[in-house]
Amino acid sequence: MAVSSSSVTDSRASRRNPERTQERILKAAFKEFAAKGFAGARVDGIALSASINKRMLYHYFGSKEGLFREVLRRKMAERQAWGVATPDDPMASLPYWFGLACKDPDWIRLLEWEALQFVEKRLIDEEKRRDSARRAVGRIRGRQSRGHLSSEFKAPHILLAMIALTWFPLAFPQLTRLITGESVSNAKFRAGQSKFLRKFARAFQQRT
Amino acid sequence: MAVSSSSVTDSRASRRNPERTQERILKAAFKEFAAKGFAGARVDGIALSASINKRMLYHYFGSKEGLFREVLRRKMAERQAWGVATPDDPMASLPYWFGLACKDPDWIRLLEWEALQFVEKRLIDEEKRRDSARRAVGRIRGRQSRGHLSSEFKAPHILLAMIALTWFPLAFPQLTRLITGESVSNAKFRAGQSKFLRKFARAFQQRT
DNA sequence: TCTCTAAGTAACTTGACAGTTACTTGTTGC
DNA sequence: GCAACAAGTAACTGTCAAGTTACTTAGAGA
Repeated sequence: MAVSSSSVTDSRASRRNPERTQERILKAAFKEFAAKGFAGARVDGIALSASINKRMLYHYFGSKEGLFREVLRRKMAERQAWGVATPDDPMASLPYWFGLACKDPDWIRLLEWEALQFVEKRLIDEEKRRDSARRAVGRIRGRQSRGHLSSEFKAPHILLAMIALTWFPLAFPQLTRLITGESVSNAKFRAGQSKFLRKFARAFQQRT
Repeated sequence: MAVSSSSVTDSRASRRNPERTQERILKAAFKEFAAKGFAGARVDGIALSASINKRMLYHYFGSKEGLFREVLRRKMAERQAWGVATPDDPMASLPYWFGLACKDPDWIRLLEWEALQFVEKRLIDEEKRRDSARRAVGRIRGRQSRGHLSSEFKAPHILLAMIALTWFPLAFPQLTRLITGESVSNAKFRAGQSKFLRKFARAFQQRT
C-alpha cells in the first residue's frame, strides 16, 4: 500500500508543493496590495502572512511588480464571470451590482489603487479588459433595444453612470460616512442604499 | 531712501522668508501627495521641488504626516467656498460640479488616497468636515423644498448620487477610458459627459 | 541507490528614505 | 551695533525594504 507516495497531480500537504505555495503567495499578496497599495505593500509582509520564504515569491513572480500584475490578472478573470449574470431591469441590476461590490470591496480598492498609480501607463491586461468593457457596453445596448433601458443616452454613458452609482460609496467610504452618517459596512446603510438604487433606477428606464 | 529694509509684513523675495518657504513646501507637498499618496510621497522629493532644505519642512510641520494633515486642511478650506456657489437646478449643477472636478483633479486624487489609507482611523479635521457635509445636505433639502429636486429621495442619498456621477470618471480614469474609449482629459469626453449629466439630471427633478 | 532538478531556507547586500545633528547666517528689538 | 532668536544648510544616522547569494533538501526518473 504505497499510501505515502505522491504523484505529479497530487497537491495534498507535503513538504514540497509548488501549487500550494503559489496560491498562498497570491492570496496573501491580494490582501496586502488591496490593503496598502503597491507602494505601501511589503514583500516581507506578504511572505510572512503566506508562510513562505520570500525567495520563493521572487522564484515564481520575479518581482514585486510581477506579483502585482499576476494578482490583478487573476482577480480580473474571476470577476469577468460575475458581470455577465446581470438582471436586465435596472431596478434589479443596480441593487445587484451594489451587492456584488459590497461582497468584494477589496476588488474596488485594487482598481482604486490602480487608478492612482498607473495613470498614463499602459494598463495591465489592457486588451482583455477592453474586450470585456466592449461586451459590457454591448449588453447595455441589448437592453436598450429590448426596452429595458432608455435609448435617450449612449450606452457607455449609461454603463459609467451605473457603475458610478453602485461603486462610489465603497470607493469613498469616508465621504459616504460624512454625508450619510452611517458606516458603509453597516447593514442598515446597505439596505437603505439598495432601496434608493432600486427607486432611482427609473432614471435609466425607457420613458413611457 | 531705505528701500532695501524690510518690515515684518514684507514678504518679497529676500534671503529669509518663512511665509514663502511654507507656501512653497505646502504647494510642492500637495502635488507630491496627490501624485503618489502618503506612502509613495518622498520628503526629499518635496524638499527638492519646493527648493527648500528638508530640515525646514520638519521645522514647520514636524513630520511627514504633519505636513500631510496641513495640506489636507488647507485644501479643504479652499474647497469649502466653491461648493456653496452651486446652481439650484440639477440640470445646471451636475455639469457645474463635473466642471469643478475637472479643474481640480488632484483634489479628488487626494480624497481617493485618503479613502484607501485612512480607512477606520479618525479622519483629519473630522469635525469641520462633518459640519461641511451637514450644510451640503441642508442645501439639498432646501432645493427639495423649493421644488428643484425630487422629494422622493432622502437628501443624503441625492447628494451622494450627484457626487458619484460627477466625480467617478475622474476617480477612475482608467475604467472611464476602457468603457468610453476616450481619455478623461480629452475635451471631447468632457463635453459629452457634461451633456449627458445635463440630460440625466432630470432623474433628480421633481416629477410633474 | 544514485543523480539531477526544482523547492525551499537563512543570512546578506545595497540602496533609499524619514528624521537628526551641529552648524552658519540673516533679522529684529533694544 | 550687538545680543538673541529664527531661518536656513549640509552632512549624517538608523532603519527598513527589495532583491540576491549561497546554500540544503525533497523527490522523480534512470
